Amino acid sequence: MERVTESELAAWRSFIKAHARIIERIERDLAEQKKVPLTTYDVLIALFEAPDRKLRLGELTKKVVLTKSGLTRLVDRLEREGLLVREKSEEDRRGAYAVLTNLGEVQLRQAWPIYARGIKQYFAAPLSEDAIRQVEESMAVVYKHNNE
Amino acid sequence: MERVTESELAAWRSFIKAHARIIERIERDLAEQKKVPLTTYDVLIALFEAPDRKLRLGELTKKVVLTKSGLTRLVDRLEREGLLVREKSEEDRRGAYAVLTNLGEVQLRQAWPIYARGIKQYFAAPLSEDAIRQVEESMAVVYKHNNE
DNA sequence: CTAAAATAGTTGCAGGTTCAACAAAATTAA
DNA sequence: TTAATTTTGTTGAACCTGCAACTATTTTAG
Repeated sequence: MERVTESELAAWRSFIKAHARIIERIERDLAEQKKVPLTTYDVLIALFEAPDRKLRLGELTKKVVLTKSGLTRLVDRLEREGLLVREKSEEDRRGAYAVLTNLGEVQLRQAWPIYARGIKQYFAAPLSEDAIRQVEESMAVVYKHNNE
Repeated sequence: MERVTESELAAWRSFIKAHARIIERIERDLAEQKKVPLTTYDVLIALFEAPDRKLRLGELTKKVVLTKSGLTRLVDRLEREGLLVREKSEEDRRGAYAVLTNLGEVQLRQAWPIYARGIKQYFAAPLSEDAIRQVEESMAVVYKHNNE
């Protein structure tokens, strides 16, 4: 593997900085409007998109940026807040599902406009349609490349 | 401000996922090789690049993804580990500089090859030169757009 | 069938981060 | 000059996360 080029390093640095800024801003907006933070959003949306709005915890771990113990704790909190419930698995008695509740869905819907505005404003707005397509393409390639 | 398009949302999702994966992997590599983690690296490189290899804590906060209290704690740790020292400011007696030590520079140099390999392998490798240039361009635009 | 190995999820513990309140010093305004 | 305001950095408390060890269950090998 060769050395990192100047151009690659420049791309990396802007990538990192842009990411940090955007996340920071979206997170701040969500907090100001008393909406669920991004990690929670990720869990809720994953459940929302899943069949029966439920997912094994193991599946959930793959969809969010958390270790399994981290997920256990997050699910604990969300269950306490009533956004989801744990449901013991029939087939595999070691396991459990997280199931989205109505309240969870409400909070998901309420957070979305804020989140969406952030994506638009902080991420998409300054880019042309073409640039957006290129970013999507490149990031998808990179993601796949790193997906075992 | 209009609605987020499908294309923008797709770009956003790959962007987020790619970022998470890459950071995860680089961080793991650094830990396995007993090198300093990324946040520490960011502080050390900022100092290394600064005149006299020192920076006011306030300046440092701007260069890393940390609040000022977070930075205070990180600087505490790095000082304990001998990677930098605090130096009281003469001009402004409220403030302090963080000054890179030799050990700090050594650790910085030792971490770089691992970090660089990660950037190359997890980020740059699957992208063409052209794609890299486009990513750099887009991310720079986005960053500037969010830089007040 | 049984013993060993793998898998799902939880827990104690420690580390790292933020928020809000604070102290000290510098700046501004009256 | 003095009092109010702002700025710099630190601190206590709470929160969030990961690691490693653990329990319970399922799967695999012999």
